[in-house]
Amino acid sequence: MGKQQRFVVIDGSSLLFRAFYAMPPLTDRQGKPVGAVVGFANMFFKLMGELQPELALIAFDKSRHTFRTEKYAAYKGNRDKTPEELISQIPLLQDFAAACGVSFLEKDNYEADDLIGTLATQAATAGCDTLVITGDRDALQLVRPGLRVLLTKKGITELKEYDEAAFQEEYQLQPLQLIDLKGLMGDTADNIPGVPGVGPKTASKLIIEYGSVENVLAHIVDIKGKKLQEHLTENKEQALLSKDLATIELAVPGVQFAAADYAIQTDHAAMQAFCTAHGLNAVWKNFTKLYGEAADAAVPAPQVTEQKPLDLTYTELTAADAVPEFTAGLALAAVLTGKHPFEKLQGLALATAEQLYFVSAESAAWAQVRAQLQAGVDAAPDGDAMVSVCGLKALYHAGLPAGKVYFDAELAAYLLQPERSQYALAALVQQYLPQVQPYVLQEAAAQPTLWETGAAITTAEREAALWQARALYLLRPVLQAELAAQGLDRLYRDIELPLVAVLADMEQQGIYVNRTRLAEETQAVGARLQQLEQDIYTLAGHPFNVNSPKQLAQVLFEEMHLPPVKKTKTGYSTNAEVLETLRADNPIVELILQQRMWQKLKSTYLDGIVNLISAETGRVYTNFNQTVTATGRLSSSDPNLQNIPVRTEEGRTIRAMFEPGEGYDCLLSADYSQIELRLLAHMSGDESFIDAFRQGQDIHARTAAEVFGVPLTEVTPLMRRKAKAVNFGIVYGISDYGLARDLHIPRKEAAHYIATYFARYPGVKRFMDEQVAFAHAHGYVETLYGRRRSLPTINSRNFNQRSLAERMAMNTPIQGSAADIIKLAMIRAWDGVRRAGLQSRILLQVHDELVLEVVQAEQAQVEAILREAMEQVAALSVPLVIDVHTGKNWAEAK
DNA sequence: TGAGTCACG
DNA sequence: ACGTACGTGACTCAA
Repeated sequence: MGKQQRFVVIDGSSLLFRAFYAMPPLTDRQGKPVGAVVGFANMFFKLMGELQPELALIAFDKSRHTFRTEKYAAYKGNRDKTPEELISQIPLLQDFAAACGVSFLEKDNYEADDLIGTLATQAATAGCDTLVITGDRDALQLVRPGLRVLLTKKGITELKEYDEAAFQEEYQLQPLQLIDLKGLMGDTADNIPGVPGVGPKTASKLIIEYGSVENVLAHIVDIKGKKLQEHLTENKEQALLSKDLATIELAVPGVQFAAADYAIQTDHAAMQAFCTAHGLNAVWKNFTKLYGEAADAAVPAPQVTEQKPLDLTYTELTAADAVPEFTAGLALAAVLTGKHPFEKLQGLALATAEQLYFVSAESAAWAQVRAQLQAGVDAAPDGDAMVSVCGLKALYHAGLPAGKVYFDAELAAYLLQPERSQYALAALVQQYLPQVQPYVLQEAAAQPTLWETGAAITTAEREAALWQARALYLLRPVLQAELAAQGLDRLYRDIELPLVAVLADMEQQGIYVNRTRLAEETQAVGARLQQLEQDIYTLAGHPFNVNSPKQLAQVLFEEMHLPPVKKTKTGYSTNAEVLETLRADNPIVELILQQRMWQKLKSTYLDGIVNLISAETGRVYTNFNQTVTATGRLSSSDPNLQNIPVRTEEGRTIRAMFEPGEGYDCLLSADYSQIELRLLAHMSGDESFIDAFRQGQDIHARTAAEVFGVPLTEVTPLMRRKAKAVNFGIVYGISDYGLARDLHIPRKEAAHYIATYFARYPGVKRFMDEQVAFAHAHGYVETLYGRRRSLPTINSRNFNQRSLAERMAMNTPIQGSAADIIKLAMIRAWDGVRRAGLQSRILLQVHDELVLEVVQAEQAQVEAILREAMEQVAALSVPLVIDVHTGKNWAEAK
């Protein structure tokens, strides 16, 4: 006898339906809905990968009319009409099944369930390891030796497996008794009536006791409860009919299992054609991941348009007098070396409309090229004379003169699609210039070559730069037109582009860290951690890895039997919130909280930063990423200097290690007071809110007074704390659930606060509703300065996805406008400092705060410049206010 | 590589 | 009935 074969039987109707509702309403290039098929495909590949079956089948409902509707016309009669966007995807699913080489089976008068029942039971009998995949609980009646049912839980990715034991455990019944259960309790989803007054509980009790509907009906007199007896007596027929309707047919005529009919035979060409036709790159990727690339090399790669390679014929510029006059537009691509922020230019590829050049940074021609750039940088940014680059900040680091002429493809693409994960030129070209063949590294070119100039630029680097310059030249007008079309050109010109020079400067300044203190602290914290861990082991009774949430959960919840508070996807949660609630239960909890805190400080801020301090200067040089966040904020990395501790005393010792460097006297911090709430007041136009800020009131106290209906003078600290949480919640796109969780109050109470809040600030309520409505209508929201964030899931039928998009619609205009404003203020402040010829300089931005390194004599002047730049940057209906503090270190400057 | 955790605004 | 606060980055563990 051969190896046992595995047979996977999929209820296509059920899973396509679920995928439809779980997925956003994706469409292909022709606008046809494809979301359900994409969701189905993802789930299908996952299943195939995990189960590795030899045989498979997708069964489908053919029509509403079946032998069951003959028996009972109302069967499934309460179902809504299937949406057209779902029906239209059924033929696509058939194409998909064909390409996967999986049989697609449907039959007049029968439901998918019956086809599945017939074939799956035959296959199990024939010795196949048979697995039925469906979202329909009715199928559990099929469970038997050799036949398991995998039921989709929430969504479509999670499955629960039922064999006989699992079924027995959940139902205390044999699988086939499910139909008896349905006979009594009915099924609202399928419109099976059952017996009135009998729900799941009663039905279950009766079937456990009597075994079947027939036997229940035979013993009505023995059953307790007069009402129940009546119901059963009056509905005998209906109970038997219901049982019959719930019974899956196991002998559909003309359907016969034969293993050979269901062997999986993938068709790479068909799958490629299918994915190409509907633009399903991800589906194709998953397919090839599972089944490999096409065995048959003759199958052409899927291509929307015919791609042409770029002509990379170029001229090497060596002599200064060989450099032509660049008068029209230009595209640059650099070969860079060196570590951030000290990049060095090795060579530059230049593309004009007709010509392609390459110049090595060490050739005599370079100075001439640079001189031309220098002369041109302050030219107004008018389309055709722009110098196009991709990643301007790095070029500034490498010494390119700063100015307005540049067109940075990365920045442009970020404004167009702020949620992209990366902005490499190759990826942008692929999207915006599909007719351009991607750069393919020539094998021969991969060898490094030493050029007579002495600069080691490999042929591959040179070729890549040439390709980039040429591609960039072609890309610029496309992006620029799109920027203009979306009204993003001003944001680009007035904010993002001029900010690049500011960020480059800040990155080059770095910030000084006191290494001596850092070393001492590392030592002390290390010792403290060791002691804590020893104490934890003692209380636990054995050593374990405290840093492993899994091992920690084992110790706390299994060995020490503390009550588990919350679950995560993989087990019990051990986060700080959980530990807080367990604090009083066992002294180990307190130690673990301590250990967590010190471990975080040590690994992230002590060990983490020491590695990044420059040996020469004692400073760290962060990256301020301009194209990362979806809202328009900056982010900081390697190291992240936007999340240096401040909220706890222990944490502030870390902050205190950031000091003014040599030649400077103090650090100065200027932070906006309540900028997001002020923007909310301005953008919503709410009178009370605006009034509060105009009068210089404490906004949280004012809110407390409004919400709790007391005079401002009678607001208690608790009331203020609650009001503050509500204000935060509003900015985040409030929900009663979230507020309740944050404040540890009942949801009802949270809902009440929110309702009162909106009643007192009706303008805020109107504003939030408008943002959500706008997003639903347009698919995006925008900030004060026109920055956009698209919200593709705003109309999703998936509650979670839609709700998240709605909260983003409320939050992004506020968070993003604040980001716009501080960016403008940075440009203004940087200019101000420079024009005044000061030594003091901007070092950091932390979303609503600027940190500067200041010399004593300049302090007053610096403060004046900052006040002007930050407070006068925008004329709003409420004042913008900053707080300024200085100190010998960053912790003191608060 | 993903999940869990935790630092910041 | 659904099940969450918005935006980031870094570290650790366990596959």
